[in-house]
Amino acid sequence: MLEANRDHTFVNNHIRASGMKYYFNEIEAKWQKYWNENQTFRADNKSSKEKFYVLDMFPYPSGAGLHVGHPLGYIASDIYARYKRHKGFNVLHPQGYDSFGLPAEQYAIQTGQHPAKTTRENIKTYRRQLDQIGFSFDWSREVRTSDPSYYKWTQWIFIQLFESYYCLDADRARDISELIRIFEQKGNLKVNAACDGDVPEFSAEQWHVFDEVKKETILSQYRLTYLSETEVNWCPALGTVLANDEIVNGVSERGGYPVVRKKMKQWSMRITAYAQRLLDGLDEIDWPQPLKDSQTNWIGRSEGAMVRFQIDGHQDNFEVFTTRPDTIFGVSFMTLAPEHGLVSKITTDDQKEAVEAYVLATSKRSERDRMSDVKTISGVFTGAFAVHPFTGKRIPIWIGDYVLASYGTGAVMAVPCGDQRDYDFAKHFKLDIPNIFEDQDISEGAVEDKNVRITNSDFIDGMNSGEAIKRVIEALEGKKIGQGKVNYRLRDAVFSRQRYWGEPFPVYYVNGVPKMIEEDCLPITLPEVEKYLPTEDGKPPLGNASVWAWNTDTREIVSNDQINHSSIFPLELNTMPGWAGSSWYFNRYMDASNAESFCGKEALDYWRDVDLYIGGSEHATGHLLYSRFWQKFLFDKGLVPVHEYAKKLINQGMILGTSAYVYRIEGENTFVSKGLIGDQKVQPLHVDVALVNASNELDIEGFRRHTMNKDLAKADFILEDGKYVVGREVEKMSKSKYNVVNPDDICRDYGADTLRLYEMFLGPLEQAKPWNTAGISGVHGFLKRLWKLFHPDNGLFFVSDEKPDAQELKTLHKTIKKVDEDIANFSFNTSVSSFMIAVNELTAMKCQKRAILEPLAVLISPYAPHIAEELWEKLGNTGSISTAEFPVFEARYLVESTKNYPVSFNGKMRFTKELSLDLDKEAIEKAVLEDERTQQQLGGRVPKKVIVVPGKIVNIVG
RNA sequence: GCUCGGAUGGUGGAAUUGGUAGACACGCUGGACUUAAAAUCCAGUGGGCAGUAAUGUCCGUGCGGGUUCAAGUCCCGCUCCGAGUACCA
Repeated sequence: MLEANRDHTFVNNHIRASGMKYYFNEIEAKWQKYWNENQTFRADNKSSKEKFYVLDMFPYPSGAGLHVGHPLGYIASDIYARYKRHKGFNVLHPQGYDSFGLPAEQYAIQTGQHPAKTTRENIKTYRRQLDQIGFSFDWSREVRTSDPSYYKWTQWIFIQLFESYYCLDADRARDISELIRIFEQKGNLKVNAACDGDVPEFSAEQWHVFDEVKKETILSQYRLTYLSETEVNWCPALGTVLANDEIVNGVSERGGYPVVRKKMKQWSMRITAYAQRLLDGLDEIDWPQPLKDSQTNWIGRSEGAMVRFQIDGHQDNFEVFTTRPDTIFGVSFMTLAPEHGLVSKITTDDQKEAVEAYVLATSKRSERDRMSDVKTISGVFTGAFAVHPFTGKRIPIWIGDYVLASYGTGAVMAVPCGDQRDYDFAKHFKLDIPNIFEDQDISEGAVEDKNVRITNSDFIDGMNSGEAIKRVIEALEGKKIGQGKVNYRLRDAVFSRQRYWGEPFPVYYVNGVPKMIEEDCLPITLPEVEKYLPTEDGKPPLGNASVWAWNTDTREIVSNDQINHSSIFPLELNTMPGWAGSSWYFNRYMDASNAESFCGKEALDYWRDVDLYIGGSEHATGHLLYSRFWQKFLFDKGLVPVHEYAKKLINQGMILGTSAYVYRIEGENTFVSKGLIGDQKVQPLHVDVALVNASNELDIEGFRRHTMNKDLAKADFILEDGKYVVGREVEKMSKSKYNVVNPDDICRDYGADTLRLYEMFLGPLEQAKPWNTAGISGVHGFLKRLWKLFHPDNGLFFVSDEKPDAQELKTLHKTIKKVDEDIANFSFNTSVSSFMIAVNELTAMKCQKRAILEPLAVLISPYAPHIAEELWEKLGNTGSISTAEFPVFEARYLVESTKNYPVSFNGKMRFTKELSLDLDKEAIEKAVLEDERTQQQLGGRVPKKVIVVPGKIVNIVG
């Protein structure tokens, strides 16, 4: 039984004299202390060594602490960092905390405790847990996103974004003052910049007479961060904005309160300006293909054309985006999103009632609802008609909720013969479905295949799709009613949160116009509040702060009651989202304590970028896209030297938990052992995996003691063979599933080196894999055998200075080769195997030679650093093993003179034959054919053919 | 629906460019040591058939085809599982 095992190990390790046994608790504590006191892993910003930057995605310090799934990536990156130090690099391997976030705030709402306090406590726990695993972090560079000395620079970057616009001619961000100068001289008619879709055109003269508010409104349509009216899911009862996935069936997931769509003034980031560069940059970085694919999909580039349609009998026109301008002669109706600005304007009196009812109905449905319900076809005719730009035909304009206001122009030209959605809509409302494809049957559905000739289409008849697209775009441009256009699915990112525990904006409002606080006044620190909930009138939590106004004379935060709107103004009440602080932290590590800038130029020029970044794939379209965006912006401003910050990225797979289930008979307070369930109706319940042993037997007494539910504590148990057997299921490791394994327990019972090795041994880094504590004895036993190799004689340390023989050298060097290759391929699981093989072989050889064992210790040191340090010291070295030179592989020790050839007959291996590698094909064939076993296999048959691959295999056919 | 992964013993997983399938471990079985246990060590362990045995032989990498002297690996067609994404015009 596992429990008994554990206790024994524990006792043995504490009563035996040190030096005899592998006494891991003591060794690990000793070296962790040593590393800390000697600042062993402190990286220097000035070094003659080549730099290497190994980064982990920093954790959010949750109250639950770490489970064994969390450190997986950290262990891998730590092995890599330590390996690089052995290889002579100056390694930057920092760690910090993404410490703003919702859970701390929720906790504060429930308990009244300040999030700063709980966050500090959680960080302390994290730090203790991380320290005991023996990571080689340079803690002098620690960052915390919730620390004012850090978020000062998050605020500063926000200001830089505000003061910038994106110039499409230069294809980079520029200072907003340059744009103002252009406006003053020429207006905006010639300006080619990323901006909102509805910017009015104006001349220099007009610009000069605009008032301040008007000017700022226009500028905000160009700024890289800007205030805009954004539709949000507002929950009045919770007083907060909900994300799409927090809404279930139109009501809030939490509490089930109604949710309405509401427009709110929010900060947005103009990430769309960088869409193409974010796409192009993917070619330059070594990131996993699936991750690149999901960013590519998320950005969603599509090529097509904008086409303007005139409305019959109106001055107005509207634009549609289409990827198939070649099908323009197949248009038989238009569809606008119900939210489209023209809808109310063009609807005829006859249709008014129906249209308004439909618009209202769709506004009540959440976006999630609309998206999930794809099958129901709905829409209403507006009564208005558009004019076909080439045929002049009248085309009915409909509205339908299958058209989304947020994509393209919120309007489509419907080509039912070429698009299945248009086809379905046309069928449902009995609209025309003209066929413009040569020899294609459209009675069953649309033809979306592009390899079809166009017909019934005037000047593009008989052309293929590609040719026709070109000609149509030319024609549109000739008539000035459209042009080729690249469209992106990517939306600007909302940057406001109605929360307390986030970065405050360095913004105050003058007559509703946002103003930036001067940079030398930063940071604007979070105010104290009584309550962390929204205010009663629906303002964000910062609305509860009484000292939250900006005095522009004294340049300090003052009490709200002093607001006079002439020199003292209200401050922004929103805070920044979680991804603000994580979008640039990798730069801060380079120069973490710089008080003068977000990161010093010298440090940036030395470290430049991350050489290896390890973290989860769940950040593919969040953090990893936003941070690339900010990096490109900082690059444009000349603030960082590279426009992609991470050269290589690895996604570690999830470690899954093995949940345990007990089965309660329905309607009774009785649990039945798994094997006895039979046909009975049972309700499976999670039990804590700590109460189950390796043979799946439940500790019933423990269960009674630990359960929160009094009824369950009194439950009866139906046993099989005197035991209660639980069911097992592999699931995500989480507290709610009671399948969490705590690394603290593993470190206490087996040691950090065992934990590190075992996490790597579980399987390929990038793959999801189930945790099973029972298997840990394998790697633990390995470390004991390694220890024993150095302590052969009744536990006493001993190495000899004898010359190693060929066998021993061969074992050592094949291990060096394997480990070098494995680390290069991030195949850490297989190096652990090769260590085991090496120790097994050297033990069998009774090898006690320093010339073998000393390099072996260095080899293992990245994986199991504590035991390696201890052995290194016992070998008589002073100082840490961490910068010892990594053993160099020498091929000459692996040169073989013979090969044990597998001999196959018709592809089936029958026997092996040892032959000299000097033999050529003919000689090998001769030797094999002469072997009596060959004759036996052939049984008198004559081989048709003999395949000989020298050094590999012999295959006899016939 | 689309995109991307994956499927190998009882279990986790090995297997460079096609070349001895199951390395290394866990578990299990048997043995040594021990009063006993733990720890440690030794041996065996994909399945079937034949044989007292050494051994021989057939089948085996999700399923069905194919290429090849040789396929876990390459090609074509499926099944199942996982992840992401979702009316994108």
